[in-house]
Amino acid sequence: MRTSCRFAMAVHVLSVLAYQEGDRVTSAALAESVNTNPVIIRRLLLSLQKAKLIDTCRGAGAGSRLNRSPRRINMAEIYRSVEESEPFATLTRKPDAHCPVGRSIIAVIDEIFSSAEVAMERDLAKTTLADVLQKVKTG
Amino acid sequence: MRTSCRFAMAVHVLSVLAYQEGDRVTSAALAESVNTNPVIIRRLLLSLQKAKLIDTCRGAGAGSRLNRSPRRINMAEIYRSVEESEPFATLTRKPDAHCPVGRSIIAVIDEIFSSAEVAMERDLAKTTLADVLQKVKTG
DNA sequence: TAGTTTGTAATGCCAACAGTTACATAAAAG
DNA sequence: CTTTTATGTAACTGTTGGCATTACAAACTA
Repeated sequence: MRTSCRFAMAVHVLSVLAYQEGDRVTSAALAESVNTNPVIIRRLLLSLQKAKLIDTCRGAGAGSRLNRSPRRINMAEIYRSVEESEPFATLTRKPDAHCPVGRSIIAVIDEIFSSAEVAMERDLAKTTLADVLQKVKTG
Repeated sequence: MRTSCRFAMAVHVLSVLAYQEGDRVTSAALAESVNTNPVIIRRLLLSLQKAKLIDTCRGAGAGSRLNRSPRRINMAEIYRSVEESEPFATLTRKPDAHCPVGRSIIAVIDEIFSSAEVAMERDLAKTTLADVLQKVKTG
């Protein structure tokens, strides 16, 4: 299983915004910290805007800033904002319906996957952006 | 985040083997149920062999069968046998070391990822192959 | 020896995604 | 109102990963 690196990038970006405590940061500055292209950052920021995690302005002296306290932003929420595809890939091709197993395995597998995903998100929800920021500062 | 479909395929394949209760099944037969190529199946079987989940023989009348009771095989073990890459992708490029956040964010992110992965595997461990087989038979 | 099945290499193909360039749009500053 | 700064977005490239396929040697049975 393999995520895109959007989640890791989002945590990084939001940490920088939290670090700046309300000052607006440009996509260029964020891109420098993440070491990538500003366009990659802007595409990510669009997802974070939709989730109302940040607030972005255009024009001179503009950029992005957090929309709420780092205490009230957790990893699960970030994960859901930026990760579009399901974590577990199901079978690409349809199992053989003539096989008694093939006929009903998909539903069973889906159930397993959903449960695991919920468990994972529940764990992610335990960590807030404030926790992350603190570790970044002390570590 | 996105897994390969090897995990789903492995659950499918092992379910068929459990269904056959010790009779050897060829990669061709398994491939038919999964609706894929026998070579794909054989590569998957190699991973399951390494994990000692199955026992495979070559030659006429040969094939694969389970190496232990479906009760003693759980989803976490299957997951670990066939899924080689980490579920969460970290940043492809190195963050800027001049940025106070960039300098230490990787370690913090890794910690978050490890914890989430453990939580996910703990959930997967709750379901055995016997559970899956029962659902397949009744559903 | 003939027949069956796995192990494995070589190759093709396709989708996903990071990255890049380019430019229109919007907002602030002078 | 013009200049400057910054975002939004489209278009394209390049790379990577992974499924699929063909082909054949190796192992095993009868």
